[in-house]
Amino acid sequence: MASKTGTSDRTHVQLRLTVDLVILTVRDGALQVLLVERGNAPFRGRPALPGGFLRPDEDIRDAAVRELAEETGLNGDALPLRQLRVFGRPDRDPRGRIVTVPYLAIAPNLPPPIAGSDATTAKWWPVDALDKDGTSLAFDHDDILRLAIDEAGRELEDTTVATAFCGDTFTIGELRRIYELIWGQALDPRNFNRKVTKADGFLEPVGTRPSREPGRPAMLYRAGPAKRLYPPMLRPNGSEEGAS
Amino acid sequence: MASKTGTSDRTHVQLRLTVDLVILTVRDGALQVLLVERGNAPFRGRPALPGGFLRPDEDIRDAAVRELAEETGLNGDALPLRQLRVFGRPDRDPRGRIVTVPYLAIAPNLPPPIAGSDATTAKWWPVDALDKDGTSLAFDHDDILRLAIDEAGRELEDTTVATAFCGDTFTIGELRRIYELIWGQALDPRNFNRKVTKADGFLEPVGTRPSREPGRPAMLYRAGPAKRLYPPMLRPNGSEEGAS
DNA sequence: CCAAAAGTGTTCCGGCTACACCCATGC
DNA sequence: GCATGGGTGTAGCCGGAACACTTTTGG
Repeated sequence: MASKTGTSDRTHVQLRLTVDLVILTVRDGALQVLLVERGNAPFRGRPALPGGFLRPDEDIRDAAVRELAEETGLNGDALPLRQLRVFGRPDRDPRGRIVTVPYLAIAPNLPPPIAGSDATTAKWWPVDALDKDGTSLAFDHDDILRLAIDEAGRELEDTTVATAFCGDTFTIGELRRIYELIWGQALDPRNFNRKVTKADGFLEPVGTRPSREPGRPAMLYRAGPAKRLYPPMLRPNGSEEGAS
Repeated sequence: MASKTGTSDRTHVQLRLTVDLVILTVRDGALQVLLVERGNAPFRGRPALPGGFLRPDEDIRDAAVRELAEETGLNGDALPLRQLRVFGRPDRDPRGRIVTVPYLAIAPNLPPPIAGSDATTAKWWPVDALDKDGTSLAFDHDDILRLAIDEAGRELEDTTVATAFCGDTFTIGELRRIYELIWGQALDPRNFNRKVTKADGFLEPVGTRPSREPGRPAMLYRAGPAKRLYPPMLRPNGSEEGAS
């Protein structure tokens, strides 16, 4: 690293670093993302990803965990939290050179308002509603969100994170709807069922759910110990995704 | 992003950002990485990944391309260049808070000394020699290197980057040796042959190589237009890698 | 009885594995 | 001839795709 440029050389920039969180969940049959309303310029009043500046002597991941707790009350250590590629275009923030490290967090269906945080304006937004009415986020957060959803889809393929979208116990149908929502395509319920029940350590049966809807009552499961999924789940299509 | 912390709040850090390059190649039947010898403290005299500080108003990826050109004369725009996750432990650099963005570059077998750069001490190091004699790199570059090799292995599975390790034309045996080196395991030459020749857009035949070694002369190929590989190459083992 | 969701059985097919076998060369 | 690497053929297996069929509920 820069063996040739001494520390006396000051052509390099001092800059600030933020972490931003893409917290995804599934509520009311829709993929939703947690956004806050900006209270200050720039982009005042516009929705933005929750996040904040890195503190001195704070590890970057710790900053993400801290912000997650502040905004949602969730314990980031217990949640799948994944670093995405940084965004650092020189003009991405009018306040100066600010590079951001985005983290993807996948959360179960949480109580709506997420109280107890200083970001009282935090709200869940359905992702496809953003697209449809053309709401655009502050900074380059639209790009970050798109990347995050893309990565989430890829992560569903060979990890068991999908269970993190669900509560403690869930049915296979609920799990399938997670996949269908994020991948943006329908799956065969019967083959899906076989596949996930046979995947070692993915699901553990815990009884039967008395049905409230027409149809045969479903078995209940909880997440098993496995983290990686092999063989991976395959999308009907070969690859690529829309994630409308 | 930090709607609650006004810009007047100064609990957040000013820091500096570097890019580091993990430039991998295959030479003399071994996986090698390009390292420079540090001329200044800290870690003076220790091998390190080439890289340097981000300049004002410079995009991060542009910085990586610039450093790549400075160190190797390679045009980074034409090379597969991929951002890895950032490394930013508060104590990773004794000079202060410095966060680094590592990039993975995969290069064909280059002329050894790589002249014309200011990093005249740049040299190729066989990766497993580093492990064996316990040579450790400056900063946390050992960790970055390990991550990069891991990512390279995963990238071989579903992209055509492996051809970037080869020259303009190459035989299937040469290509196979790339996979074997990075994955650290032997592949069946016959099945490998079929698989890659059938993969659409992966290889284009360009004639026959007169053999210098015993054995039937091999067909020559050049890289085809395809970038992604579907279905992916599968490792004999399910997953995981040693990459000794 | 009908619609709807859950779950099982079965058939088909394509890709991967393993290995037998042929080809072309240097020595 | 023989060792060595290149390449083709082929049989078996496994997993996914498709879909018929049974089960169990609410209306």
